[in-house]
Amino acid sequence: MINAEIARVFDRIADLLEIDGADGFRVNSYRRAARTFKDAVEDVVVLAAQRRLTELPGVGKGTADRVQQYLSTGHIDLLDELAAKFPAELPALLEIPGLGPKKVALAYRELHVKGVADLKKVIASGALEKLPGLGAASVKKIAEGLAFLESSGGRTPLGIALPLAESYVERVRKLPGVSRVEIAGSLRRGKETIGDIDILCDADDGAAVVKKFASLEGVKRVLASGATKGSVTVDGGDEQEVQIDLRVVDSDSFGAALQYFTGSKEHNVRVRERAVARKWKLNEYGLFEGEKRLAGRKEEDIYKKLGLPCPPPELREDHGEVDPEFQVPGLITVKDIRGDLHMHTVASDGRNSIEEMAAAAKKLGYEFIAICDHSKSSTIANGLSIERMTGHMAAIRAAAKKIKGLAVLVGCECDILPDGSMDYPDEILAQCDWVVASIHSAMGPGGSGKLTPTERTISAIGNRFVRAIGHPTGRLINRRAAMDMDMARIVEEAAKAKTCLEINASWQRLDLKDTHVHMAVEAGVMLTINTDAHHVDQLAQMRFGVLTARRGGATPKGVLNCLSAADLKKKIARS
DNA sequence: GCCGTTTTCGGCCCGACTGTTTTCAGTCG
Repeated sequence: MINAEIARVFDRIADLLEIDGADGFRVNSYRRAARTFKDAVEDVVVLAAQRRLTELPGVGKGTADRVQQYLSTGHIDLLDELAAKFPAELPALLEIPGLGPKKVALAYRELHVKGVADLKKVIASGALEKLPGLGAASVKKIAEGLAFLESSGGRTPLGIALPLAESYVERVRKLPGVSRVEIAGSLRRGKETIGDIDILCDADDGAAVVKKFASLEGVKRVLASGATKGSVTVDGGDEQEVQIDLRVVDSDSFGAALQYFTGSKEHNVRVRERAVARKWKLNEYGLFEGEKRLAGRKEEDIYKKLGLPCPPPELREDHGEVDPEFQVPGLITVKDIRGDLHMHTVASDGRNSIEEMAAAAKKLGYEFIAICDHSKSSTIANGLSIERMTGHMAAIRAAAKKIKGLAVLVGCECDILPDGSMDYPDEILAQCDWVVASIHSAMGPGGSGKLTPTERTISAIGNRFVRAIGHPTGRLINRRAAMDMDMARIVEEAAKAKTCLEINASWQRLDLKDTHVHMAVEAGVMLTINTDAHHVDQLAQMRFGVLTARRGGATPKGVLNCLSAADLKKKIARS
């Protein structure tokens, strides 16, 4: 899909307009359009052909025209004009904390700073701090922001951020005067990566709490420390720094603050618009009519007063949830999960035995698991030859007999080969209770006679023994891009064949991702959420997959792992 | 540039913190 590319183009226009000093609202409208394109389920090319672009939120005639121009010529006049005005590397400077469009424009105009390398030079030479409006302290902040950006490697994965946040939540909870602490921000919304960790707490003496927070063990640098807000960076492991913002409010404002700091920004703008339409004011302290506080203690009260359903945090993305008619779905929770259908053992590249994985699963209260080791072509993962697989299947069945209170299914994670065929012959697959089919090699675009990843996946969906497609796009968060795939077609084929699509719960994958989950949910495709655990400890990653499922609107009914062991066996039995 | 329950023009969410300011601009979320 070209959607992501178009989103990047509009974001670039927004960056350049901002540096150019354009009206902020105009800049925002480009950003909003970019986000809409990025999140759009339908292909922008198709929408454009049908002249339906303006049906998208935040897309008017002007934006639609520019998209049409981009699709037919590969250029947008406005972008060409802006690009002629500023160096290509300039927008990258906006990523640096402490450096915004005004200062970037100033540094370019006065010192000809064209990119990061130039910026470092003028910091070192002292030229930057001589500019009007800047000074030694500002430049120090920018230099630190640059160092932070280079060390943090961008956004922090959910699987790193959530445990880190939880450890600081526990420590903030113990500070004197603090009674309530919550995670807010994109982390509360369960996003796959986060920019920083937002923590909200309740206390009367904000300054004292912030001061204590800023001196907690593990804090590397203090970016801000005021009466209601503290901002620090902490050690996030792997020599990465992660930023944590703490906000302190009193209990009368706690719900309003939680709503406000959970976001998303776009969701909040929608909610506030409703407040403004009633001549009310909504901020982090409450919902107000003049001086009178209408709501504030509880998040639900804010929504109720505005005549809105209170959506779960994971759905607060301005995707139609700010609507009196919105039906809040009964989203899946970790408690609904009754088993894990994708895990490895020492037979291939796992670290634990069948029995150890089973014992760990029982501790989690599961009713079933499926042992899915790698197939023969995954040599790097010690994939099992047909002979070894035959023995392994017997071993799983033998272990299953001995293990009480947990159904242990004989499974495999079978490679989908470059020609679209399965790595094991049907007679092997037929002996499995559960087959996950995954692409692990030749992840390029295909072409010149080779099958594309989309074609290979559809071919696997067509195999009568394949029950699920594992980590369908192959992406690794912050490390490897998703394969170029036509997810709409795959979802359609999976729906037809009644094949499950996996939400791989490993925080390095989260694949399907949220928007793809949404597509699958809409199409009625059955999902399966699995950890792909290679170690007993990794079974606990289930919660990341559940968060992703929730973001996509998945309910227990649409997730195979929510069935009882007996119902699951019936469901996957071959007729 | 978008948009419509004070509508086709004139708004567009709103506050905290910091630094360089002598009353406020820039950045951030």
